[in-house]
Amino acid sequence: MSSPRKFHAVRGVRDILPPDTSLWNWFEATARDVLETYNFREIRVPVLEETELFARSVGAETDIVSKEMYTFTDRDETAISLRPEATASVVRAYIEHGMQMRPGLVKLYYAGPMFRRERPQKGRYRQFYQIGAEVLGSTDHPAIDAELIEMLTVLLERCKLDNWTLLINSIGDANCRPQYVQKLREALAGVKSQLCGDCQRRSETNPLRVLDCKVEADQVIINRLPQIAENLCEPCREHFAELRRQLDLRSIPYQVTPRLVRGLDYYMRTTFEITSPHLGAQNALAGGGRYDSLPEMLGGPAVKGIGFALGEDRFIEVIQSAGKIDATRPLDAFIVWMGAGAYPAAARLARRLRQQGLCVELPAEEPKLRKALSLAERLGARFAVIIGENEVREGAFAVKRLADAEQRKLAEADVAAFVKTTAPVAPRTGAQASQT
RNA sequence: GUGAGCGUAGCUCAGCGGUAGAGCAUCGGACUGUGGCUCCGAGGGUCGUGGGUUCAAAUCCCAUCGCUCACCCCA
Repeated sequence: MSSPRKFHAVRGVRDILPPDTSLWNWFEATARDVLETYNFREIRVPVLEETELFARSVGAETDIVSKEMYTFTDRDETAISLRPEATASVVRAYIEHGMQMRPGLVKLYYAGPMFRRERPQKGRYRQFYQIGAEVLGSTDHPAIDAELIEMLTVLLERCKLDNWTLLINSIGDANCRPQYVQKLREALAGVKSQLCGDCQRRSETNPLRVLDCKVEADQVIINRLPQIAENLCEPCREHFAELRRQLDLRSIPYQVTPRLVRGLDYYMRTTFEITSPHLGAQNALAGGGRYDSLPEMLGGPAVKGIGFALGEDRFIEVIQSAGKIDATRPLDAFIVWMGAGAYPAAARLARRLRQQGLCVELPAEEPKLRKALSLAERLGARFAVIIGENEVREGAFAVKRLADAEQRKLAEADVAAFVKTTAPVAPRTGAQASQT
């Protein structure tokens, strides 16, 4: 008789367990806090969309849409996909709900899982988590771009991360980019045979990608190719120059990176990325850019847009390796009761402490004192409260601080205050700690 | 989709032809109202799976699956 087979999480998706979930929750709370101070508000969009939405926005020819989406045919024959990113959904919702009628800029953020069927590796999962922000409205002023980037740097600061790099670029607009790409194609045609195999293929499929080639031998040739910066039309050139001024006035350091080419078709003009050296090959913590023609492409009004997405999995990875955030929630009190007569008092105390916001563990079965203290210690409890027949009779409980074994007798009504004040209720969140 | 490395207890790993091991962790005991230390004991494995070679395979060979990292691409 063979035992039933065990299941495991499907490839590329994973469980996130305590205590890691504490850090995830801390990070999400911190990100929300930062974004909301910049007057962004949350939008919740579905995980499912018509496949066509992604094809039209991200681009049918991109890797994401052409080979990485989880797609199925619904019972009414519509092609449905698990979202590989959320900008398309946000813009769809913006249009669907007539949000251009709202006053001023529409500033939205979202958080949740995305799905791409890629080969998993460090920092890359098939179900991964993004937090993203989008600004939609009638203006495309570079101050918006710069403020969005500033907001990201503030979040990095709150996470106590300083080892990161901001890369920026402009990839032109519908006016100058096609001309540049054409020029690049022509230049590539002449030198194609000297390039690596990947680049020979890219020369045809996605010429901009050649610029991002890492093969050493190709660099000399790549450096002689026409540069996007020198081929921007005047409005794009001015927009990019203003973006740099806007970053300068905010004292945000950046590297202009001509090779920064985003993989999604809807990007134009500003593109940016924040990278970290801790991440291995998948080193982008966040990336984004401007998408001024996307709303129209999706049948909406002629409004401009810009946004970014950050990879939560990667942020968590980097925050952990930096080791400067402690988001764990300690066990404040472990209640040890002895004798059936002590249990009602123990249960009453537990409830009372919890009402005060303290984290309390109350054993269901009568423990041996020695074992109970040992368990309290291994659970990381700050205090043990000992309630036996004696204590019930005296109306005073023994409260023991486990760190230094100091013990005192306190009336039931005084226990909560003592536990709370003796050492502040732990590093609730790094967010609050960093503000003090 | 391509390549490389690795699959032995919950975790970290040893064993590399001769009856499956250690440390850590878990549970119990020494220890009957006071934890951390120490000592003793227990549970937990079809050695990823399938086939082959051999008197004998965790060990050698083949296949397959999985994991990891990298390419590609991206958060």
